[in-house]
Amino acid sequence: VPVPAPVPAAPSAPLPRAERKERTRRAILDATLRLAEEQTLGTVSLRQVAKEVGIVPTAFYRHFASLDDVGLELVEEALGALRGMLRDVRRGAAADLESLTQVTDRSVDVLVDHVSRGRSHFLFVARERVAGPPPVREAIRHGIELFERELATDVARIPGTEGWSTDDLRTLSRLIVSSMVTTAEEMVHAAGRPGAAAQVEADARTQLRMVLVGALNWRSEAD
Amino acid sequence: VPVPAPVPAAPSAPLPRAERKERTRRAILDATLRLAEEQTLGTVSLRQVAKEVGIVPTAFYRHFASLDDVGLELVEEALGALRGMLRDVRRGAAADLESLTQVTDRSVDVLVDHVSRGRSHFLFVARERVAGPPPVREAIRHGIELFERELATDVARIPGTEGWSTDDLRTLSRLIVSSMVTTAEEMVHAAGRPGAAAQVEADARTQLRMVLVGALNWRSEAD
DNA sequence: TGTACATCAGTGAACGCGCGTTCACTGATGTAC
DNA sequence: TGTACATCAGTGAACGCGCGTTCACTGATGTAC
Repeated sequence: VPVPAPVPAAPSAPLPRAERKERTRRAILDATLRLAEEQTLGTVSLRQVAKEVGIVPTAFYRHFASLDDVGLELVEEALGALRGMLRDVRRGAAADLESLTQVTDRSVDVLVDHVSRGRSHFLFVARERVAGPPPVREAIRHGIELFERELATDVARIPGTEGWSTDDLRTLSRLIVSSMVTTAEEMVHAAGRPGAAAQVEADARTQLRMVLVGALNWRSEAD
Repeated sequence: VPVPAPVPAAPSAPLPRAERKERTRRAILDATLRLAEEQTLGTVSLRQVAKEVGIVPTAFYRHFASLDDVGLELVEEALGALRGMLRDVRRGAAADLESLTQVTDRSVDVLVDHVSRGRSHFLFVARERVAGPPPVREAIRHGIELFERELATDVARIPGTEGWSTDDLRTLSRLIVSSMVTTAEEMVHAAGRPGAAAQVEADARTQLRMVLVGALNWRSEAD
């Protein structure tokens, strides 16, 4: 009596073609991100990526036209993480009665969480923002600008900002974003050294509180 | 009657050897800085630099052991500019009676002046700070940390900060530095477009004032 | 001042290497009948 | 279900190029006597 055909112990399972292709594509994105941790995208070579993925260099072209295109997709992914961060900060922020300390603490918690979970993506954005190929750089600048804009609309809901000009709202959100971008860089830099990471986090909390104290006392000063 | 020997119309004047060497060295630094405006130091090649200077690639080694060494020297120059900036801000700052507006305005004026006059050096620092070869990156981080430290001692002289902890002083100066670094980047980016530059400048003034309003109201909040 | 020698910034040929990209190909997977 | 053909992810050889670095050299400038 013949037994039913055993599941083949294939080294790579017989997945549908589309899925296998998607896996290679994903592997290219991951390998590029990994290599860009120690170098810049500009110094990562197509051949290095192919080697890391385990394909022949020419197979790369089945998935992307150039490494710049890989970079642009990584920017999209990273900006998605940024959007998720903003969403998480907003969540529950409707309760206006919360204290300043609670608002800033929750914001920093969200930042810490996102940065630690998407470490390499944040590192990628921080670096390529100033050093990347022009199209990549431009995409990141645009994404951060959107982020500032959305943050400005959130800030406008803080009690006490009712009479603020649009310019002042934008300026405050730019100040917050520049502080957070610097903090994110330092967190990535401090990754693995718990003491340093804790200090960066504590510093971020204080900075954000200082900025918001400034904001709450702003109009009265300027009037 | 023989005329006195005419000054030779030499294409390159007969300077002493040491001086000619110094000129070539300077030309290498300048060429590297120029090339690093459009790329990263990591993607600038020794041969590109040699071509730009007008020497054969191998002559480079008469002056530097590697492009990294050129980068380290450029960092030294740029950090010197930073120190000069801090000195200029301090100059006359002893007059404690000045208003907040005057202090921040003078600080931003000094920043604008230094960034516009040392544009390529600031761009270099901004970029290589996150993207440069590790030794270059480390040198820049160290320089900025010194800058924060010195700024903290200046901040400690502002009336109203008498009771501040060392940590709070450092945090405030880090906040100011991160805002100024971002501003410097944006100024370099806005160079050539007078409208954009003016807006970055106005934004920087407001940011600094907001931060200082926060600082002046800080202890009373935190106590 | 004149001569003989030392120094050394810049030269030019040569090397081996990793690069991006082309091209014709292979062979497993997918599809039409 | 079985067969014949199409698709297409990955292959492997080959190309020309710019790279960093070596080496022996040249010839003007500098120095000792």
